[in-house]
Amino acid sequence: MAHVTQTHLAKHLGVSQALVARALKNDPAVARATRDRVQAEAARLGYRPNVTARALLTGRTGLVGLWISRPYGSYAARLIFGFEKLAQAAGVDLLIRDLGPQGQAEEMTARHIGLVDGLIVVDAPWHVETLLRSGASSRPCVGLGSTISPRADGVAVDLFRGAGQALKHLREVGCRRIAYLRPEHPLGDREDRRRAYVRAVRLPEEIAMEDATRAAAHAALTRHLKAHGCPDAVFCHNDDYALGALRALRELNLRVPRDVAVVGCDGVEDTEYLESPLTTIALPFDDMCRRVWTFLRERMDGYAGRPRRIRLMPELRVRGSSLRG
Amino acid sequence: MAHVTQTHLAKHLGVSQALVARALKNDPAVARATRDRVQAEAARLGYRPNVTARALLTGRTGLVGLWISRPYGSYAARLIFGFEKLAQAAGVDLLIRDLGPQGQAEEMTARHIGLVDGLIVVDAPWHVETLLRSGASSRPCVGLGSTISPRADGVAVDLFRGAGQALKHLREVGCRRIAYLRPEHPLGDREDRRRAYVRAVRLPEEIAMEDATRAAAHAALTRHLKAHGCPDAVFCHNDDYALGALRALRELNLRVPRDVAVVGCDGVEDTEYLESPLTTIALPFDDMCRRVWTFLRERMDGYAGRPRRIRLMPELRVRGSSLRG
DNA sequence: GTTCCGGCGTAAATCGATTTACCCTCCGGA
DNA sequence: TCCGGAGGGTAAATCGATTTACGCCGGAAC
Repeated sequence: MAHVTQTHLAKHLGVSQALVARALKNDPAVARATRDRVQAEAARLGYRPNVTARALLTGRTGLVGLWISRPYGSYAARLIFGFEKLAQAAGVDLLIRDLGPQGQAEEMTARHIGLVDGLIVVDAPWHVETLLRSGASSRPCVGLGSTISPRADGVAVDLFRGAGQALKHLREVGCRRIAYLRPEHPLGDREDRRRAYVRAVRLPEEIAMEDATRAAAHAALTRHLKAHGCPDAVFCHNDDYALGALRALRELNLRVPRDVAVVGCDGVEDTEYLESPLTTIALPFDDMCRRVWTFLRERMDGYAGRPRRIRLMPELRVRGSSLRG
Repeated sequence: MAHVTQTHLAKHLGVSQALVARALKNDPAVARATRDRVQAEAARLGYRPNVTARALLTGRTGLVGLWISRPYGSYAARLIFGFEKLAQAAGVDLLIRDLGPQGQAEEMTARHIGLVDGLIVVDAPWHVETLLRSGASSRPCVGLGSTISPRADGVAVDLFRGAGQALKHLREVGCRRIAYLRPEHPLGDREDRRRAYVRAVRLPEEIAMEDATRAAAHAALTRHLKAHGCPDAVFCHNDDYALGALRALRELNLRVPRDVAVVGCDGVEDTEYLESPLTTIALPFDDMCRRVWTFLRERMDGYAGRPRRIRLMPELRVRGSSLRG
């Protein structure tokens, strides 16, 4: 038998299927003896409720979508860590989905929106917009990132201010020539880090990577150093790229921070374990997750007010890679 | 209106709902003109198929479960990376789920088995057993890890041999006193790495961590070094812990590899970017993912033969952390 | 003119659990 | 004796898409 259903149980017990359904959910209108009999039989035959049938009727799947670019990166890992804990506590599960290029927003929405009770969209306000445009049937949706859609709940991290702090710090330790290491094709709106940074410092020296990997960061910086010599500091789009940058500098026998200071962004755990730990703009990951989750839960519980937004501040964490005494 | 259904479209167009259904799936029995009319209306009203209704009828959700401990760790990240690509190519999505303690296997199975078309279980053969025990209703399931259940398809990585290679290498570079840094409460069956190692080398010196984190590795090794002095080499349960170990050694002014060699396990990208890159037992991640996926796809396509197993070999990657020339 | 067939559609069953609207029986109170 | 009501069940609608089994109509063949 492929699957034990309530109907099977009902037949076995000689009662109606409706009674089985109610006994299984501990409906007090069912006599205790009957209830026990049904539940015993269910256990004996290995009955498992059919999740999709229930979902069809109730409209809830018990899944919360997490849409994020590169769910295997260290930035994503830190968020997955936070959300996973919250999801477990709430008894729901995360459906983690890699955001494709921007053009696929429409198709992704179509495929997934029916599967989740709520949605967290990281660094992709256009996805949120697509969702909202797709009509009233949308599930609750919360944005997270450096820029977020004003039309939905969202938690923003003020990277503009973070970049400003980093710059101030670099200036204070004597850096004048500061280069920005960034991906050529930005991922999601983390692109805005760059814009924020450039606005903050009016910095002419940019180093573009060809791909969004550490290896690409390593290659791009190596090339740049050979062509243009060494700046006083390298400001990296994220901590991952900073790792690539550090390697490039090391291979060219440039010393950090003596010859060049390095600053990253994110504050992922990895970079605390380097020989010279990385100065970085640390994001308040736990707080980010908690706020997002609260928004989402409230929406799923029926809150229907205006979009709410919160802006959180990152925190510059000065460590060895920029400390030139 | 909450949701546009086929019935709504049918009413609007003055045709039957069945016709709408067939027009939408491009059934050739529907006249071209009718089909276009239906599809145009669907687009206009923003119709989206209800995934749960389809799933109830067809029995497929388009989700593949990935059950893995600590889905935010670097080991998991590497697997997520591999599977995500395969899943995208196949047009399905990954439902990533953190494995709780072993005792929760039963409950997890109950909650999720109905949501996925297939399942990948990493380093947790008992989950596979629970699944199989739960009856014929189970979905196809493939194991991955250093030990796997013989009762289901599985891809094993021979960490026993890997540990042997690592040991041989350490001996060759002159290490005699070799300590093993391992978690106190093993995660899944990666515990078997330890057993494999101990069997391979009959090694008495073990350093137990209190938690499965880098910080715990750092703390445990620091304590051990202070109490028992420094071994010739530290063999780490995984690369993450190796990072913690390296930090501990550095803080005590022990030089790697001159004073002590360090070997990790996994071969995640992170450790290539250290000042002294880490010698490690590299797992063939891409191959692992591909094999698992093939098994799973074949099962989902109806293959019903006996369980198949593959054993893959890891590869010792010698780098700076153990090269004492 | 009748029969047959292909092209187009419709009606209705189905998936499995939830939920609403009832029905029957037994007991107490008037 | 009759009515009301509570306790314990049953029948049936429902969610939305898929699929099977037909039905209708017009033209071709005899």
